[in-house]
Amino acid sequence: MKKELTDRQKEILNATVKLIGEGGIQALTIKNLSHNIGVTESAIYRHFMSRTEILETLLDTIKKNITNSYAKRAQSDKIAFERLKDIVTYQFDSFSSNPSYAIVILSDGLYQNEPVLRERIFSIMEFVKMIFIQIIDDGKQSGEFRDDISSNQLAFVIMGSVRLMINQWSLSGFNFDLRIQGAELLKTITTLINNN
Amino acid sequence: MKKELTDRQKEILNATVKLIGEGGIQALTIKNLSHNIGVTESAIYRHFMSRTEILETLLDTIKKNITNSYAKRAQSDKIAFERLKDIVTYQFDSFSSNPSYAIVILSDGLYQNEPVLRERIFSIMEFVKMIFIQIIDDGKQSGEFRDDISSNQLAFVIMGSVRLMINQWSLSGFNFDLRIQGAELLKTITTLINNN
Amino acid sequence: MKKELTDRQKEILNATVKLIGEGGIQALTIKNLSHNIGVTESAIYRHFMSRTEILETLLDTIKKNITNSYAKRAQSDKIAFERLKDIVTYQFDSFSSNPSYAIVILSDGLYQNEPVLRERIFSIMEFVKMIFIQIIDDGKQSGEFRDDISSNQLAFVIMGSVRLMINQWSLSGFNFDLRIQGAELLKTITTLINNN
Amino acid sequence: MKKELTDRQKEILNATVKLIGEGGIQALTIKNLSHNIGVTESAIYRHFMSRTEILETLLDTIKKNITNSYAKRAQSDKIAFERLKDIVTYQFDSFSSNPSYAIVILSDGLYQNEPVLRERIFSIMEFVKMIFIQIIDDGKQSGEFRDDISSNQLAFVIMGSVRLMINQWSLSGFNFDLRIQGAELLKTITTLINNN
DNA sequence: TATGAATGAGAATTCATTCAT
DNA sequence: CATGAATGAATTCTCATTCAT
Repeated sequence: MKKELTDRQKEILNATVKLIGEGGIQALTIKNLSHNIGVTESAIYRHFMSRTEILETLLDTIKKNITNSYAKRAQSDKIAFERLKDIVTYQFDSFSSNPSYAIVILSDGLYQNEPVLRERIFSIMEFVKMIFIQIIDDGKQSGEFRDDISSNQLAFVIMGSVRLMINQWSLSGFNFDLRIQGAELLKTITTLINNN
Repeated sequence: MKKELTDRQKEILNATVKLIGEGGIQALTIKNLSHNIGVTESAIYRHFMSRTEILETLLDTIKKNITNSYAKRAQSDKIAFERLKDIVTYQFDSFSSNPSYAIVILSDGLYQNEPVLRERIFSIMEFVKMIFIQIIDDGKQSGEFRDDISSNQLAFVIMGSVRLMINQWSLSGFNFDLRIQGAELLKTITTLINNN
Repeated sequence: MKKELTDRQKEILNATVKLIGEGGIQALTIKNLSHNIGVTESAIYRHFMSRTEILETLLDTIKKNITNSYAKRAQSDKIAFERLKDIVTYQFDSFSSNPSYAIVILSDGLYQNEPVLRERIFSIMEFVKMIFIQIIDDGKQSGEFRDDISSNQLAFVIMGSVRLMINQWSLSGFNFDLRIQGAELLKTITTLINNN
Repeated sequence: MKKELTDRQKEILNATVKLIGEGGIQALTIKNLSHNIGVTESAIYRHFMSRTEILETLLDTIKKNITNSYAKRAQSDKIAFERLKDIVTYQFDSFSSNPSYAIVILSDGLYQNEPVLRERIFSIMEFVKMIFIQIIDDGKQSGEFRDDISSNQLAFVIMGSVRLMINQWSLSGFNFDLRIQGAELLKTITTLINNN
């Protein structure tokens, strides 16, 4: 389904990431994109069928990254508590290095008229949720995590607060250290979820 | 500072809310607006100086609503626990009746180029946070809430999960009952924050 | 033909002059005008039939001023040489105190589509030319001025250089002293036109 | 710095000149321009970034023309008197064949809000002045021109009267022969400037 | 006299996209 | 693969003017 990306496609995707990082999704115009790469606008259409397809592919890339990285951390043989910490920490690290990814993921409101994109975002969030639920389930069984709240709900609270943190970081123009604030939030989360 | 709105302005604001509810902020064009009201585009400019001013005024209206409603609930003489419940419940009720408000508030990413609007959103969020912190502080003193996490962090977790709930509801096209899901989330939140 | 102006009309004309002085003829919009006076836009139309009529009336006012002032100075019983000096000096003095008049007079290019205005400007220039010619004729007869160039041509040269001076002053944003530069130009003119 | 113009750009510039010639600068709208060429409005923007850039380029073209033509005539090895005659004659000839150039140059008042354009006009006028001053200086040294008035002032008088002539021609709707009237003015100028 | 509301005609741009070469 | 040219649909906003009250 997901074809291999050509070099040019990767180049376009990189420029996409750069542009979004600098000026939000609104800065992602075919014109900006082509100028950034040094080709004409029509050249872009040799490599992607439409602007939407570019975002689609970008979201697929992000999804693949997330899928791999999260799954790896989720499946390590550390205790659930450590795995949770690893993943949340990774989330902050990862967005910290790729602010554009944060923007793309957070801009869901913008995809209102583009079901293809909305579905992508949705699927990413579903995946992340599933990962969290798994870990939480494990942690409950091992007695690490509290048992009085459904894993689904706990996952929801975690994702919501992580997301808000990233959101505020993005709104602030990325001008605080996401990893530091994120670490603090992580402490809060683990305290909340701990069994006693 | 905030002048009384004329009837026409209210009408425009209503149409704004309607349009955003139907098609997102991107659907809020002067043309759509004027057609919706049944006047010409230029007529709009007799009542608002610019499209941005319309959104600005809408955000001001929302802020006034929120300020009043939240403050009232925060200052009641119920115990902190009840006040927290009241406010969160009110949040879900309120967005449930005004889906557009959710969209407007959640679309912060869209205001990247419009500092006036971003500032509005920011100020609303600051206010809400302050309200939560107050209540949590009270609840800590009365022994209702746990004391091992800073009020700031707790407020953050609450806001994050509430926000995510609203976000998902919006993304779903408003096709689940926000009040029901919200009530469940509220239960989770209170369980998490309870002392013991 | 020229009716007496009402107080309101004078007020509008004053605002017109002010606006043009500040931002050129393009700043003369009915909106600016009405805001400046403190009435609504439609109120303007109680006093003038159209924007063009305002400019028309302004030009008439200017013309009346010029007619009176120049005629008075032209008909004094000083020698031609002195009368010429008086008038040119008066021109610079007068525009110096009313920069807007300079703008209105110099903006002839803008009236391309408004014959009524063009005609006004034309008639003012004709009048001024006539005055100059008269004085020059007198000066020739009295032997003050050179006789080898037609009065018409001399008038033309004088008017052209005076006009260019005013033009440069206007373009500079009125930031040099028109009277000083004008005095110097006047010296040049009199030297050129003198007999011997 | 000045790039070569493409054919389309030249075509647009020609249409610009034509439109201005017919209806003044106000007739220069993107719509008129595109209709005149037979393309859509947006097509214009592939060749020029903005309406201002079109005028800017036109002024640059005019400047280049003037620079070359005047410089060539100024540097010939004729006597100063002849060179002066050549240049003034050329001015009238040149505007006579390109009435729009006259309009563009004379419309300085219109560029109040566009510093880029004003600067262009200014620089052209400075150049012309410099040329005149050089010739006049030469003519003074050779004893051809009068020595009792500064070259700067003489240049000013010449430019002012030439400019007024062109202005009146433009205002008249180009309905007299600029070359004939210009020739007469030139005679006046030379008589005025001659040594004795 | 004045207001408030509205109009209609434009104006300059922007953007994703198409197509012949 | 890439370019250059063009399109058409939008978009925000401006301006002089009209008209009922």
